Order: sequence, then structure tokens, then C-alpha cells
Amino acid sequence: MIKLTSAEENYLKAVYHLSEEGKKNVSTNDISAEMKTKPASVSDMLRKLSEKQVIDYRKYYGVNITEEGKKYALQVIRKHRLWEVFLVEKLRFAWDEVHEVAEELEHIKSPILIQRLDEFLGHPKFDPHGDPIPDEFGDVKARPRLPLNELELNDGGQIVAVKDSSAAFLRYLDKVGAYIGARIKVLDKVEFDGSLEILVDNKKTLFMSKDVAANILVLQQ
Amino acid sequence: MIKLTSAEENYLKAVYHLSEEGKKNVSTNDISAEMKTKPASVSDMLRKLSEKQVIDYRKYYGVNITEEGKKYALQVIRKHRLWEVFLVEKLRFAWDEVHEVAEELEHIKSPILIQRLDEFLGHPKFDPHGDPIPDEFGDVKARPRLPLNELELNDGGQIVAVKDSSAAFLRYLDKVGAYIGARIKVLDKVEFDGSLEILVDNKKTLFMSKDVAANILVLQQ
DNA sequence: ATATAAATTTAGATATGGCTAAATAAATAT
DNA sequence: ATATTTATTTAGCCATATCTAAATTTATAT
Ligand SMILES: [Mn+2]
Ligand SMILES: [Mn+2]
Ligand SMILES: [Mn+2]
Ligand SMILES: [Mn+2]
Repeated sequence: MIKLTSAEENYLKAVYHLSEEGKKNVSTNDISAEMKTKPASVSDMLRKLSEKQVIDYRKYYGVNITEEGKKYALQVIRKHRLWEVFLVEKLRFAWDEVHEVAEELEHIKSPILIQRLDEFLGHPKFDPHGDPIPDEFGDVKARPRLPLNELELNDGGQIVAVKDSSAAFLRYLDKVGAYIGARIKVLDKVEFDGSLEILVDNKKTLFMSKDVAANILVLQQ
Repeated sequence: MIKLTSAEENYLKAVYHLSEEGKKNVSTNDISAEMKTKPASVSDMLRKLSEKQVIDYRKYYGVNITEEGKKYALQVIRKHRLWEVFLVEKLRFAWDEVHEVAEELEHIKSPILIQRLDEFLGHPKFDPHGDPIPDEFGDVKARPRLPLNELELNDGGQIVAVKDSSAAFLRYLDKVGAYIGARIKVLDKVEFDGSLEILVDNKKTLFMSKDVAANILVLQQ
């Protein structure tokens, strides 16, 4: 069992997330952008992660996460999302306030702590942003979901997650009344700029840009 | 508002605790023992804490915590003890399992987190080891308490805290059935070695060494 | 095919926090 | 009063994690 520092865990998580977005060889620059550090720092870290065999690294050609690496990444993600649930469900945090704190809490090293927290929360399956919580073995129950902007005219569905978890985006959703669980229907798609008119809960309509819609994930129904 | 690193917070807490034990000028070696680091590392850290004005430091003559330093130390202690309560009350940790995890959790930086945690726990006044939890202003409600070995023959009282919070000591107390809240009475004091015979909850008697008794704090009644 | 641009890595610096060994100051004993 | 012991500090080293600037490799355009 290798040990990872908090910084290593953060980088590994970034590599995992970027890998999930389809990319085969995750690039130094992509990681640098994700981590808000300089490419030079990334190169250094990749060497370390490679030595610990949680990533496959070929200089100049990007990295791929290993099976072993995935396990570690998924445990950190599990902790992150369980803590987010705790903050929202038990401490009445808003969903736009949890990310940064969870970013710290996810590094607390205590197997019993996370097991008990999971129990205490009633084994939640999704975090406040609709993202699935891996189980203790790293298994993830993925729901089929697609960006709202990819729905066709008159398609209906339910908001199940957000892609962007930034406070700015989440507060915007709060303001316009979009939330996880909301039933939606596409009333109009503007050809010119891809913006949409959406019916929410059969009650009110909502106009949103394509950019906003692309960050709202729906289960088509 | 200065910022302290986790390491600085740990050292400052150590200085605070040693100061509370009466000592005027806390020595480098005492801190070194408390922190389980080498005296050379302590000297280095004292310079840093002194620059941040949370301690008064005169080389070779030991340190004293400043008023400003006390405030910071008490906030870390507050967080430590609140997390301990959380672990025991909500996550069913045993009182001998919480210290190390709280040692990490106490460094999470989020004012709202600790305020909400306090609320969630119902504003507890004492931690699982009977130690008082400072309020948000750093005020501590101290209970009068003295080591059990200082009680006289036939004196009675109630266990209100433990001095040593090590797992070994706490598990020993569990084993013999001593706990916080227990009513006790001194049935015998052995002159030879200072060991005691104690009546617990008017039910069973208990023999303990002077060393053990010195780490049990009672409210005399 | 070569020149240029972009991406990436390396080199060298800084900051934190730890260590050992050597130097120095203070305390103690003769 | 001086020598010895103990406590403390300083110097120099290592590891982690970041940075900037320079070097190098790969990709792109002409
Ligand atoms: Mn993190
Ligand atoms: Mn989330
Ligand atoms: Mn700590
Ligand atoms: Mn405690």
C-alpha cells in the first residue's frame, strides 16, 4: 500500500477526471489548467506519480491513469462527495459552499472515519451536485445523463447533476430556480446561438444560454 | 489577521498547553518532548511564531504565549474538541479513538464550518475527555477539578475529566469501569506507594496506582 | 523540408518543516 | 572560580511543492 500526499491525491484526482472526459493521453497543460499550477510543477508531479505507479507517463506524450491509480482516485472522490453530503444534509451548507471545504476534508486519513460517515449519512448514492459516490470498493453507479443543450425540441427529462460546481454557476441556478430533481422540457432551441427555452416543473419557463445548458446534466425521459 | 500553517498551529497549541500547566517560561526541550520533534526543529519554529507575534521569545530563556497567540490557540483547541464530540456523539467513535483524527480535522480552515458544527452538536461545553470547549470568543468555562490522588481518605466526588488522553490510558479506564460522570469515594490510600481503593457509583471498588489516579480529574463534592 | 510555434521538461530558486552534528550559552558541581 | 554538564541555537542537509527562465522536444505551417 503506497502512501500519497495531499498534493499527490489532488493531482491524481485531476488526472482521473480528465481521463473520464474521454481524453486518452492527458496533457501536462490540461492538468496545469485544472490544478491552477504551472506546467513545470505538473511535470515534476507526474514524475512522482509515475514512480508510485498510479499513472503511466511517457515524457512529452501525456499520461494515463493506471488501474491502481484509479482505485486511489476513487477513494479520494468518495471522501470528497461524502463530506459534501454531510455539509449540505447535516450542516445546512448551500450546494455552492461545499466544494472548497470538501477539498480539504477529503485528505483526512482514517478508514474508520469515512466508513462511519457513510453509515451516518445513510449510504448516500449521489452528492449535492448529482455526482455518484463510489462505494468502498470504488464501484460507481453511473446514471445515464447528457448535457441539456443536447436535448431536441420538445424532449423532456429531469435535471440529475451539474457539470460545473463553481459557486458562481450554482448560485445562478439557485437564482433562476433550476435544481437537481427538477423536471424539464425543451420549449425552444434558438438556432442562432444555441440558447434554449426550458419549461421547469410544468410551471415556469426559463431562458438559458447554450453555455449554461451544457453544464446542466439531464436524465432523458 | 495573520495566517498560521498547520505545523505552526500545532506548536502554538503545545506552547499554550505547557503554559497552562503553570510554567512561566516554556522551554525548548519541553516543547520538543510534547511535539515529538527535535529541539533544533523547535528553535526554528519558535523564531517563526515569534515573528508572527503569537509568542514572546527570548533566546535561551524560553517562550511565553502572547494574548494574540492565546486567541489562535484557543480557536484550534475549540475545533479539536468540537470534532472530538462529533466523532463520539455522531459517528460512534470510542473516546480513545478520536484524538488523532481530531488532530487533523482541527486544521480545516472554515469559520462557517465550525460555527455550524457547534450548532449541529448543540453547543457542547465539554469534549469526550471532560475538557472544556472554548466558545467562539475563546472564553473557557473552567470547572474546578483536581487529580484523584489528591483526595483525602473518605473524600467523595465525580470524575469530570482525564489528564492523559492516550488510547492506552482510556482503554484501561474502560476496562476497569471508570468513566466521566462516575461518582467516586476514596475508601483507602496506601501510604507505601500512594495507590488507592475507590468506590465507584456506590457499587464496585477499584484499586489503582497513584499514577493512574493522577490522570483522573475529579470534582470534589 | 525546414522554419516557426507550441508544449513540455529541466535547471535553479524559494518556502516549509523536518533532521544531525557542531557551536555556544547557561546551569551545576567541585 | 573554574570545569563540566545540560540546554539551546546555528549550520548545513533532505524532502515536498511551488515558481520563473531556459532548454528541448513535438507539432504546425509555409
Ligand atoms: Mn483536495
Ligand atoms: Mn460535488
Ligand atoms: Mn493538529
Ligand atoms: Mn480531548
